[in-house]
Amino acid sequence: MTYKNSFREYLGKHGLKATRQREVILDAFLSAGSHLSTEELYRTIREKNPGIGYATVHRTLKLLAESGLAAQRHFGDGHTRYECSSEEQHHDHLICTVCGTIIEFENPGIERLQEQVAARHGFVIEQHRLEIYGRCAGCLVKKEKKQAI
Amino acid sequence: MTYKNSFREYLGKHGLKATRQREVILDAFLSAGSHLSTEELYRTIREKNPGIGYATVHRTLKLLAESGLAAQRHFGDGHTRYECSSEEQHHDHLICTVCGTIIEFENPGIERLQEQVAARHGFVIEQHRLEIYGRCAGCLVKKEKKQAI
DNA sequence: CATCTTGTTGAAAATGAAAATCATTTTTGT
DNA sequence: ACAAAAATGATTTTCATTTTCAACAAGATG
Repeated sequence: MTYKNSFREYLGKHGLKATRQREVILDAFLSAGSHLSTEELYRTIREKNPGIGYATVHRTLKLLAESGLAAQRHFGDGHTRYECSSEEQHHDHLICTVCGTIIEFENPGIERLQEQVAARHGFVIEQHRLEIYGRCAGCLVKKEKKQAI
Repeated sequence: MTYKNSFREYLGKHGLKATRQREVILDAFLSAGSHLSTEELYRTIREKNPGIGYATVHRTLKLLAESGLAAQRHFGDGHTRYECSSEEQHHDHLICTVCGTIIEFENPGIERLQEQVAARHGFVIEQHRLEIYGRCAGCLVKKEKKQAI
């Protein structure tokens, strides 16, 4: 319930209104898996709420991102994706190029080295993005089996 | 001249033809600064070659990427960018969110830690992308001046 | 060199995701 | 409940990218 309340709080502070649609979209966003696109969430919501329009899903996801509840991610497929970002700290992604699985990870060592690199160039970091693309354990096994045949 | 030849070689091997336009576009790509978008390269080329169309620039850049001479990059601005990738090894980017300056860097330490992270999750890395966004030295100075006034 | 085949070109149209528009509806404070 | 302000959802617009297609050029062949 904390999520709903913090969204309501954000809405209130910004003179925005708590509507049924926003609640439905927030619920769907929270219960669906992470890293989903507007299109995917829209389709999920449509199943139970045929009245909610694409534009509203799009706007609400942007709102969630602005409020800090969601984080936008851009992977390579041309779709903006959103993940729950609430209290968690920054994390990066391992992405399987075969099955599309996305794994989150954190690595303070990498972050520290990034700071060093930035400092060396006189940069002050605002944010960063690290994506590692490769084959996940499962897909590596499948590949071996395929070759064995 | 090596670049031109290796592009010609690629074209030949794939049953494609070496045309005047492709030569012009390759030349422009090589002599222009790195990290340019199709639009930017198109405009540069137009100055001396008004006859070359946007679609041709776009197709040729894709060809260059396929041939390995260019590498596609996606930063946050919604434009696909291309950089010369020839013999250089992998590198990452520092991007100034104020002036748009892009600085390349390499950091073996970060790469090593990435390998560790991947191994921990059973991944085999194919490629990765690290972008650090922040304010460059120049823009930090400007900001200070602004505040001083 | 002429001819033929095949790939290429450039203008224009199509595509697709994201964002904007606008008449109507809903929420909220009084 | 009422008025003011914001939200909704269907549709349109935007913008980068990609495709289409008729005319053209490159390279092979006779």
